[in-house]
Amino acid sequence: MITITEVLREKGLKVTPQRIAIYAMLSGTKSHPSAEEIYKALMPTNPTISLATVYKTLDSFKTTGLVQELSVGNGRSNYDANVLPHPHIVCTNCGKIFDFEIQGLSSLRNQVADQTDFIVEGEQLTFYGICPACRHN
Amino acid sequence: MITITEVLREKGLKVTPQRIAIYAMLSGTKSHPSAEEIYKALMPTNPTISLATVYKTLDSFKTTGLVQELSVGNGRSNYDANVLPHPHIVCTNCGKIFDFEIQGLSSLRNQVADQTDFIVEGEQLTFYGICPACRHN
DNA sequence: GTATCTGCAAATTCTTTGCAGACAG
DNA sequence: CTGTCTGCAAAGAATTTGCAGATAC
Repeated sequence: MITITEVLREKGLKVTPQRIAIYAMLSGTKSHPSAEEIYKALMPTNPTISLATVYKTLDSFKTTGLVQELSVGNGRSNYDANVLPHPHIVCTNCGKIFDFEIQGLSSLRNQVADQTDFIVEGEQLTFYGICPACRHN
Repeated sequence: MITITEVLREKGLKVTPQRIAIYAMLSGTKSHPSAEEIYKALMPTNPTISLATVYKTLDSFKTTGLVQELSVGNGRSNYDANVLPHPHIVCTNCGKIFDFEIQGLSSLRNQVADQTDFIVEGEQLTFYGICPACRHN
């Protein structure tokens, strides 16, 4: 079993209680929290943590590939510890963000490279709609 | 030939010089400008226009479906007068945003609806990479 | 004439920065 | 011990808001 300490050390990051808490929180949720939400979630257990540290930590995690940052159009960034390429779907009613899987993502990338003559490095595929829970209310 | 005045009137918006200027600018460019860029572009010809008006106008255009707002992760919103669904590709070097076309977008939507049980209303498909111009420099 | 729109300034929200002290390795 | 990290407060950037006067219709 690989520990968070090992993950951080592997990336050349110093292992601090704040970083462990942030990475543990993010990898234990599917809710794609914002920096503020991470901060508030950690307050009870880490009363001295600061929002600036959350931002700085998320920035090092991004740079080292430990998390990905999402821009789904809600005026803030959301974070995902699942760094494998995968699309998201956002409920336009409740704002929740969900992961899902699609087929043929790599052939889509090839199609894009052909069409645009870009060297394609990544993508953010975001769908919008009404989630099952909101639909049934 | 359909005029901007007609387009605005059709949406129930009052026809003002500011709105005409903003819509004309947006529909005449492929550059996906931000609010600030629109504002600066219009300054020479509309010296009294204000940034707040640009924001408010873009908001009514969004609401009425005259423009779409993009969130490509650069910390601001970019606007596109092409409201037909189409993907974008962003150069991670120069920041420029380009339109392109892909096949099978509607079957992709169906696949998403099946997978997620959402009512799918729209999507933002954003790819990232190095554009031909930056690659050759 | 009336509701809507504009422009200004102030406020708000999200994020970044500078710096001094703390801590990991 | 040294470089990195944290937490604070202040700064910065993007966007929104309130309001009085102007304008479309």
